[in-house]
Amino acid sequence: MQKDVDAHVPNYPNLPSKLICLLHNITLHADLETDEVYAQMTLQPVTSYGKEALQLSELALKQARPQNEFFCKTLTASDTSTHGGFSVPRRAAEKIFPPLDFSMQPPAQEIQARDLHDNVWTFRHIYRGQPKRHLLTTGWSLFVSGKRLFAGDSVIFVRDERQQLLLGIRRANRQPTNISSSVLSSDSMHIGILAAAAHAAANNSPFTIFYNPRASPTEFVIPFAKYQKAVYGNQLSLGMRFRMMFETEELGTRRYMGTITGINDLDPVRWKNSQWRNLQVGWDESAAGERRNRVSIWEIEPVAAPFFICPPPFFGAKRPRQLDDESSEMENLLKRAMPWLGEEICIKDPQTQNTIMPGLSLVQWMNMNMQQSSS
Amino acid sequence: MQKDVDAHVPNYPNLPSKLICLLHNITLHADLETDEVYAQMTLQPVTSYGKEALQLSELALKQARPQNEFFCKTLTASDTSTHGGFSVPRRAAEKIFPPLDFSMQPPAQEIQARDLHDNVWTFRHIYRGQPKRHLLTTGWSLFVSGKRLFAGDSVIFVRDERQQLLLGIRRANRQPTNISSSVLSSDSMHIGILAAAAHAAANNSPFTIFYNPRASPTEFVIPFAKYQKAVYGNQLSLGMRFRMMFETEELGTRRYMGTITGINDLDPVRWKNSQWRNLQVGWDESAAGERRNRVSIWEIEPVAAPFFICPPPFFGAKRPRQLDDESSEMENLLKRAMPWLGEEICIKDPQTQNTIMPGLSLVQWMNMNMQQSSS
DNA sequence: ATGTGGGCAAACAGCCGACAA
DNA sequence: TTGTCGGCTGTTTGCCCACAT
Repeated sequence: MQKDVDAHVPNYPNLPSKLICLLHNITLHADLETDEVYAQMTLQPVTSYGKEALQLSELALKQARPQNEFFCKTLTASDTSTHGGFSVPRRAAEKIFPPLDFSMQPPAQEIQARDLHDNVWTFRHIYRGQPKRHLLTTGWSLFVSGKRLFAGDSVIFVRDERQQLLLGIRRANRQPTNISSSVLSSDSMHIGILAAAAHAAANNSPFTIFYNPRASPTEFVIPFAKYQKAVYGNQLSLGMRFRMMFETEELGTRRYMGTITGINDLDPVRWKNSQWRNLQVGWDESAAGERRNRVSIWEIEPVAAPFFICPPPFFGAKRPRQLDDESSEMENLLKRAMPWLGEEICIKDPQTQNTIMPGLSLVQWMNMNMQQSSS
Repeated sequence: MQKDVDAHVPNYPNLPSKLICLLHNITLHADLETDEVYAQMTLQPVTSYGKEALQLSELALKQARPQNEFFCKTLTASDTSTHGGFSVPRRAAEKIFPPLDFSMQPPAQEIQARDLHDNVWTFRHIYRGQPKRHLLTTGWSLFVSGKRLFAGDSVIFVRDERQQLLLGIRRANRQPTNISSSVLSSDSMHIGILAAAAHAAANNSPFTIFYNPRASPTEFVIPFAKYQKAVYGNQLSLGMRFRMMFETEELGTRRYMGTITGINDLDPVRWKNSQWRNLQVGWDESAAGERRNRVSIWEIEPVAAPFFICPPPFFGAKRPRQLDDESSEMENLLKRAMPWLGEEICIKDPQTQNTIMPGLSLVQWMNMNMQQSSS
């Protein structure tokens, strides 16, 4: 949490700056009012784990599925006005929408797309005008007012592997809506999360947290393999060059280059020797305050080839076992590695019944899963 | 909190079931989206206090100001439809609105009223039709859609002491909107409030809580004098008859009669010997589940004349000193009683700059203050 | 006394191509 | 290629009263 050090917030001296946890359960939610997405995770701190745990986490990291095709458009004043419909970029319409029957005059069809709540929205898709262009007309204004969209917000159309259309929104970064809470002070909240984690760590009992990537983009749950790789794979030094990924406006990614300018504790009083954002960095291209000036080791890719100062403890085999086969084998592996998980080992999204694996980048996984929520 | 006993929630054995606190600060809020009202309080546990503290708390209890005139109407289908305006009950219009000039044909005027966010709403008030009636026409539908009102919700018009019109809404009890939180689990929240209180109690440091009377009507902050009076003034016994106040639909109050049927702990495991709802009661008139079957001693008025089993410890003088004069004298008294408060002793509402005193019934105080938020 | 509905005029929603960036 | 606009038409909004409860 971004929180000024406050004398009134208790310390938890027995709470380390990081906890190794099992991911027991993850549930994806979308706020019914705003479509804001967030994840609910049940974590259980563990004190011991087998090397299979690491391998499985790494395995899951590599499970990136082929991205579905999609397009994302930022809405114009015309798109959101009541005067007309939605102007579909030509390439987008041709890539995502079903092909039109051009023998019709004008070519037109009905399009249906499903949102995160499984609501189906129906639009008239027509190709007309001079010059010709793709438009969504009837049904569009209902969508705009229903989702309370304004110019600057974005819509995302996705075509999944079954040719189903999925529909999402991404609101512009307006002033923080500040609805944070009418029942809980941020102090209590801060204390509560720490107290819950401390209690769970002391008892190896599960606790539940929420992750909202739009409200606070910081990932505070790191895949185990990703963390290990960063810690044991990267030799850090002042002046080292690195790259780091950022998400672009249109849901793509872009790498920016930077230099490590300092290695020191973010909060030497409360979280001494924490690896959380202990790297001070400068960026090659940056307007003031555009990018964070502190990052964590697992967020960056060193540009110089990494070398090992000591053998990484969990890579007993030179080449970690590669598994490209079916999930049943992964299930068996998981069960051997963490038998206390029982049958809860397969994490099911209650909406989609998709089986997923712990260890993915959470944002990556959420994106994937959101896009498949109609399956 | 209404919370099932959960093995994963830590106990706070050093946290007593009640804390004597100083009220450092109280801020009233209204949710910008929903107009839901709530209070934010900073409390500081104290271990000792002078008798002046009790006297001041009692004094504040007696500070009930004369209620401003108001009316409250539950909206009909016609009131909320786009087909027309708002039909003002005759008596309400004559009591609250400025008098019309009946020489006009038809009599009409512009009315302005201010909501909790200091937004001003303008309506055309006209007296017409056959038979004649008071109507709000132009401007009304903007208000209905702006506040997202539906048939069954209520509007409240208040005329304050400066003849200014204030305007509030009170939504019907629909299904709980369940927007509770997208960033915090209820477990963490529960733990957090307890942890914050426990830490504050151990260190005599302040902590902050929120009180939302619509979401959870239970008052969990009790004026000190009210509590003392109840504990030392009422001799309880099984079968004792009592009265208790409830708020009616139209913002009035009504007393219901009941009988004490049991005296025992609500939660003997976690909060042993707590006085919180330790009275089991039955009601003279009650549909099933209409009224709570557990109440606390400070909520009821015994019907039999109270008698003292021992002299109440803080009423050294037979007749507590009565102060009807200016707040400067109260300030001095407070400063002598609780010098550690420093200059924070005068609680100011940042909106109204009204000086208020600790010890009032919170709901009472909120009602008073909300009605003055335009001053 | 006041909730609902028909009549009516004005405002708005929403589909179209023209035009320009 | 696509954002915005004027033209046009069908629907909705919103003020009035009548009528019923």
